[in-house]
Amino acid sequence: MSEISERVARALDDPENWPRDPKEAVALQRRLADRVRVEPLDVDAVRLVAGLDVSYATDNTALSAAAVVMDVRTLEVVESVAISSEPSFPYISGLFGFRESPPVLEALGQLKVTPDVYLCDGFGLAHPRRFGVACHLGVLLDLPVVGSAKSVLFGRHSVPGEERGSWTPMVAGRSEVVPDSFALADQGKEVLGRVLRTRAGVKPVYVSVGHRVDLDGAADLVLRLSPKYRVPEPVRHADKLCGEHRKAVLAAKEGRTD
DNA sequence: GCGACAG
DNA sequence: ATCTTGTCGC
Repeated sequence: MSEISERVARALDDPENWPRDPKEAVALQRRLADRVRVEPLDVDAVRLVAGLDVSYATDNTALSAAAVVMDVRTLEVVESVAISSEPSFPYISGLFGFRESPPVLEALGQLKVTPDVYLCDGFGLAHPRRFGVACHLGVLLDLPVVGSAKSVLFGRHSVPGEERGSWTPMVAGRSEVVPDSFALADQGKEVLGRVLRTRAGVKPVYVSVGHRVDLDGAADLVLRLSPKYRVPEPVRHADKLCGEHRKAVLAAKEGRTD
C-alpha cells in the first residue's frame, strides 16, 4: 500500500471528518482551518503534480472523480485514475470540500506514483472561513495542495494586465473588483490569493494556498502548468477524464438495464 | 432582511 | 457542475 493510500484511508475512515449537515460542516471547517500551514514551496524541486476534478450527472445521482499526474517539466501524463461514486453531500457554496473531497480521495487512493504537489479546481485560503477545498484536502492528507479557481467566491481584487503572467492580489472582503488591490494589500489587508493571467487577453484564474505551499510558489507553479491554456494542464486533463468516465459509466449502466 | 454564492 | 448550436476571432 502506497503512502498516499494510507493517508487517504485515514481521512476517509474517520467519521469526525464527515459531518452530515451544513451546520456541523461549518463548525468543522472552523476547527480544521487552524491546521492550514503556509510554507515556502521550491517549485524547481517539484516534479510530479496531480490535477484533481469531479464531474456530476445532471440528476445529481452519480459522479466521477479523476486524478491526473503530470511531470511539471515535460507536461507528460505520468499516471491517471478515474473512479465513479455518488454524491454524499449537497453543493453548497462555501462547503465545497465536503462534497468534492470524498470522491477525490477515492481516486488518489488508487495512485501508484507519489505526486509532489496536488492541484485543485477551486479555492484554498480565498474563502470566507479560509478553508476552501484545497485547504480541506491539504489538511486531511497533510500534503502540499494548491487551489486554482475559474471564478471568484470571496476576495476583492483589481484586474491584472492583459499579458500572460501579470497578476493582482486578492485581499479579504466580499468579492468585488476594486481600482487597486495592490494598494489595499499595502494597507495591511490580508492577502488571500492572486488573480493570475495565464493566457493573454483571456479571463484570469484565481490562485490561492491550500496547504504546505506559499502564494508565490503556488502562482509560479500554476503559471508553469498553463503554457497554452487558461486552466493548468493537470486540472484540464482531470476535467476531461472525469467527464468522459462519467459518460462511459452511464452508457454501461443503460446497456445492461440493471 | 437582502443579495451573493468556488464546482 | 450539467444541458447544447452556432458563431466570432486569432
